[in-house]
Amino acid sequence: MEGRTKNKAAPAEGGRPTLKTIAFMTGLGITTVSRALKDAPDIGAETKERVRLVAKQIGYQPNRAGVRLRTGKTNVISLVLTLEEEIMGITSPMVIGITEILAGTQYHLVVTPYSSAKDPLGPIRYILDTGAADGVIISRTEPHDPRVTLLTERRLPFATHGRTEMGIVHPFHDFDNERFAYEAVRRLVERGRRRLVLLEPPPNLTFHSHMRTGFERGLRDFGAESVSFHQVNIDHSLVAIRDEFEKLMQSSDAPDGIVSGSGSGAIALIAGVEAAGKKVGEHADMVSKVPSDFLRWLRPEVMTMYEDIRVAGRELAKAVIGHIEGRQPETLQSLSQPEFQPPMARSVR
Amino acid sequence: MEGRTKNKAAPAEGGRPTLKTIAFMTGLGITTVSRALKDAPDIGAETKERVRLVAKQIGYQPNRAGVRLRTGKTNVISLVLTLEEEIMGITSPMVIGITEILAGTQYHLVVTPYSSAKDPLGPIRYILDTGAADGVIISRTEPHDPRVTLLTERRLPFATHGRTEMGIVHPFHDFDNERFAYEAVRRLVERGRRRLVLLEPPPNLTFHSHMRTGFERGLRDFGAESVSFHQVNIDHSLVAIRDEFEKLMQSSDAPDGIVSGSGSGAIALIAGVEAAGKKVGEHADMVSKVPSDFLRWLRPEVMTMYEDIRVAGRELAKAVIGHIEGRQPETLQSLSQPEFQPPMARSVR
DNA sequence: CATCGCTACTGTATCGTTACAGATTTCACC
DNA sequence: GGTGAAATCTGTAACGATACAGTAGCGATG
Repeated sequence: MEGRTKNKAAPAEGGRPTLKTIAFMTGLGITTVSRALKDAPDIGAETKERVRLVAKQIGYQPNRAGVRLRTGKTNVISLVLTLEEEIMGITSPMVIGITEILAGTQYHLVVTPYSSAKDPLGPIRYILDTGAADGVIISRTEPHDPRVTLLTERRLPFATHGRTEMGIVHPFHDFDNERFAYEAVRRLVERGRRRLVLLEPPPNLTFHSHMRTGFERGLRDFGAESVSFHQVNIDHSLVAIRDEFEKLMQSSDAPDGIVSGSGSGAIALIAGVEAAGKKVGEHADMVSKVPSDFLRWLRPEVMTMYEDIRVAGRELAKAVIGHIEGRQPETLQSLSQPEFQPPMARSVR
Repeated sequence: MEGRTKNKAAPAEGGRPTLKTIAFMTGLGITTVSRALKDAPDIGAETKERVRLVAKQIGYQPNRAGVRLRTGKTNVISLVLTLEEEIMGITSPMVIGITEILAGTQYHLVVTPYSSAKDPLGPIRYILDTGAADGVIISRTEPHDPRVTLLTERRLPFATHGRTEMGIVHPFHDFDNERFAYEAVRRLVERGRRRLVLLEPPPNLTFHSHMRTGFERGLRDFGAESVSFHQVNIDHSLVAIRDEFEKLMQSSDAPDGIVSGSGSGAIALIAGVEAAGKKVGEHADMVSKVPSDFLRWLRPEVMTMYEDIRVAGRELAKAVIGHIEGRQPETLQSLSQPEFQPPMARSVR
């Protein structure tokens, strides 16, 4: 029997390979194997080669719990979302987009929900307190967002879907809602519409003011006037939106051009128009932001601008990872432009 | 200075509390604290009380990496999905539903995607090999699903969205697609339709045959005939579906009743009908399964049966957890019934 | 009074990894 | 041929938790 030191004892048979397995197979120490796999400078080139070869052969994959316990690195990105996500789920393409990027990395995606809008800081605190993730993605961003403050203070990398206005430079991805509304107005005016209404985002979210600004700039630049409609916003139920809009369309103040800040909102607006006995495309034209092309199929008379949520997911994932890797936040910001969708061809063969 | 044994050394100041912190504060041993928190029988009642109190006060939460490393328990449920999920994302409500249940437990939800349909076993193997999760939820279930075989063999708890036909008893949640198609036929026949067509799921998925069976049973029971339409299924692009359906509607073989196995498919079918110069509700009636109520808003002439994906998510989460906890698989199976949605009232005030 | 059994508690080893502080060999240089 | 530095490799301890094998104290028992 050879007198082996204890680190060189044969590893357990059945289980998955660990550093110990490779150490045993190569005759090296566990430390050496660990350092070889990290390409440390104090390990010989040939040794590295051997270790890498064996590791690959036996399909070694570092034990996440071991790494996490020792280093604190979780290799987890947490997507924080409210349980009350929009009816026309943007969550789906968002998740897909994020995972597309993470697939090429060691990161896993954990979805962390919070039940009501009353405690947006809950999940953030949980993640900070338990060290549950290396990075966080948040949505429904507000101009003065306490989550951003907290994450920045505690130095946990993150990226926001939407911008803030607090003077904190942080990674984000956003859709250019100002541009969207501006272009929407342009198109309505081009069609001869002059009395325009906006179904806006809820006032607490940052893109509320972006969209309003674009809308109003459009009114000025293209020469149109605004019809007030603040009773409901895109967060309200479709029924509420329809009912309010029906009233508006029946009043003497009825608009002839409609800009909808969300695809599902547009559906309710259309219903409101029709409940008032009018027709979109005839008594009024409509432009809507949409996350899919449903509306285009079902209501080709509505002009749509596409917001690609899947791309947003990809950008956000890249941004958090960049932040984790220490890149400068200002280089991790992106804005995507609305894509005007041409009317659906009657037969695209 | 008291001569303390080394386990009683004061824990690090700043960090989060560990068992050591509680041990130090109570004057007990780490082991005792651990066992007290697990309500082990060999710990005194008063001691347990004290430990629990202190733990609560300082907000102790077990370190997941520590537990995972020592016990192998990950406290993770993995949702495995294809990157090519349906256009009308069912992923979104599914994720929400799952997290609703997990919120009350120690489990986290990790989303594990696989890029192409060519390697459905990839993510399963990954989870098995790396011990990445305590349980798995899979969708797009096939009658002979290799993922189910593998997971069963390797004894990893799981639940499937959809059933299998392999004689393996396992947890699942499914929508009663047979019943849906049967009821759909009933309603079409009630409206005087006799030549019916089905836009079916892809043949490899289990619910293909369920839906077909229900459809055919309906034809027999209610007295109608089938119009063949197998060129496309709900997995095809909307454009492909529309184009094929347009041809069918223009042919002499045109159906007068349409059953759509998916909400997005229905959209393409409607477009096909209209491209052929006909109208739903006039030349043909349509019943569609839907995961939201869009279609009802935009095309009230289509009859819809609602499949509540959020509930499916909840059921699946409960089922995996049940399986993990060792309950019998046969008690973890559920089938949800189609909900016929009454036509949208013109004004629900 | 020695022994037994019971209750209540505790130390040690371990999961897989990495930081850190050596240890060994080789070789250039004076 | 002694010295030192460079190159390469290695053992130990620790992260936080738990399984396991104890130990201490105490009253009951023969």
